Amino acid sequence: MDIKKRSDCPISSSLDIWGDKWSLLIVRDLMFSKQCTYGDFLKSDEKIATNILAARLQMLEANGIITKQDHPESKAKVLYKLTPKGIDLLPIMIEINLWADKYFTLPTDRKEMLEEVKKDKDAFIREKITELLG
Amino acid sequence: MDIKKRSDCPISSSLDIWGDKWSLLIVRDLMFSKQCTYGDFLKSDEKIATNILAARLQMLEANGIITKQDHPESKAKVLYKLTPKGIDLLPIMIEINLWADKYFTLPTDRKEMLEEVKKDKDAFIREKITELLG
DNA sequence: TATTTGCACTTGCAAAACGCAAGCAAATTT
DNA sequence: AAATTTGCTTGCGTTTTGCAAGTGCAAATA
Repeated sequence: MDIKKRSDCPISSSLDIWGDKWSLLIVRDLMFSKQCTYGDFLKSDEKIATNILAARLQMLEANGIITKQDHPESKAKVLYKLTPKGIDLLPIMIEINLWADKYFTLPTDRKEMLEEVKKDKDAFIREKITELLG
Repeated sequence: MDIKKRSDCPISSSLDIWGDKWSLLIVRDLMFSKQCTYGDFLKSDEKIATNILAARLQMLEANGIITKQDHPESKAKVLYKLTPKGIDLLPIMIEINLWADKYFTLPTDRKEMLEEVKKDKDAFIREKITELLG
């Protein structure tokens, strides 16, 4: 579970943490939903395996990207949220969306969000960060 | 070698192509050097294995991120370059650098580059894209 | 109170990906 | 002609992934 840094390069160090096929999808879910239970992640379209999900959640928590919280209504549930460090991944997420918008066909709801982003990227980021922190 | 799209989500589709520990490091090398030979990639600090490098280069070429070219001075060498689609990954790359700058200690040369980015991000991107295209 | 359901994981195992070392053919250098 | 460089490929052991099933605890239901 401990990360081995391959080099001092910031790109490399970042990928050491979340450079796999699943981590950023977990972050994505938390940016759209603000908070998710274990089961919520499993409902996503990509159908992550339960053992991989558990491993990734542990990894992301160990690296300060997400935190666990007690669910206010049930002791059986756990709430996962982004930390400020995780929330700071938003600009990366947005740029990925913009890149994909140029080279793939996006679902309509995502296209609508991107229209807002294109109008005023900085404002969109500021607002979203406030929303996620609050 | 063919990619299976896990969902219609743009983040997911992007990660299907370059969402692994190595692909963006290859793109990074090409953004810093504009063009690289197979051997150049092997020289990078992260020490990618030769079979993995070959597989990734093939994958990135199949997905239109990079192209092969004859080396002007030697038939034994091959030049790899970014396509426009690959060059468009620059904003993502920059945001990763900025995120890492906040949470890691960067090497000094990278810090200098980021100073320029922080002064005027859009200008930096425009200039870099022109440089890579030309 | 007993039982079933829901939720958050864990475990077992086969399949795929990775990583190291060695090998190989064509081009270049000596 | 021989040795070296370059861009890969191949074998093979190790690690990671993915699927299915199982476990333990909380909560709802009977």
